[in-house]
Amino acid sequence: MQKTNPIVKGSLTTIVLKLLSENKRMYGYEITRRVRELTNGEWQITEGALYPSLHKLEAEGMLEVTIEQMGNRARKYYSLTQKGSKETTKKMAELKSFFEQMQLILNIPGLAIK
Amino acid sequence: MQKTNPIVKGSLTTIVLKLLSENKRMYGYEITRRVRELTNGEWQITEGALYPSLHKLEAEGMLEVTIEQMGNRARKYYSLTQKGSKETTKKMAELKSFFEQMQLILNIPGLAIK
DNA sequence: GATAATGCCTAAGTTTCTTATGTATATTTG
DNA sequence: CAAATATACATAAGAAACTTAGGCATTATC
Repeated sequence: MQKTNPIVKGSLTTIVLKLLSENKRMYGYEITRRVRELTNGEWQITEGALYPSLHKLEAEGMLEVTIEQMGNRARKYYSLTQKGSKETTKKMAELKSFFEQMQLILNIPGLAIK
Repeated sequence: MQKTNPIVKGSLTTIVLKLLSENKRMYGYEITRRVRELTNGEWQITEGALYPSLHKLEAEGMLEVTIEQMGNRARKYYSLTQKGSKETTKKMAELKSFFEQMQLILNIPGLAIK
């Protein structure tokens, strides 16, 4: 991810899974655009991080791929498997827990977690 | 950090700086206990992560050290320099921004940032 | 007297990024 | 219509921040 924040490490997987849980299927380039759009241009996922991440999730059985030919250009659409769906739930819970623990330690003003 | 959450990577520095900004001076072992206490035992900073992190912050001029002899045992007390104090403010702002961007992407229920 | 707690440390290995490329096609713009 | 930008995939080298696994010494507790 650019606009680098060392804090960010490890959150890319969660982002990918969550976006796929909301969209049925997405291709890599689309994910990079979606993140840029959702963060109003503040974050830009690098392809050097994203593609290896997608390949790893696929190898782990979290994602399945269908290749689609758009004219002469190929797209690789990714979608969640059942295992990937469970993992998404788990990752989201972990992230919320991370936020909670961080808030206990740091007491960030303006942040509320219930 | 144990209870490993890959997300956590990069947040240790911020935690150390923030705790020191609230305590004037702390020693390494004390920091590990404080984090455990604040998170009700959920997080346990590993010494293999903490000590190198403290050394790095010292080398960067963020922290200064005074060694104190407690009987036969030595403690290394760390405290923020002026530079470290500025860095703390910066890191905390970055962390809040990270939370905000993550919330834009993930929309975690129960989380509010103003 | 043994075990756990206190207190410091380092080194090897892993994971997850960034940065820098590479390849190719499609679209927009001057 | 040529050049630049956008779309779309990919990999490889290196950096950063961890985990795991040790090591050493002192003090308190059972």
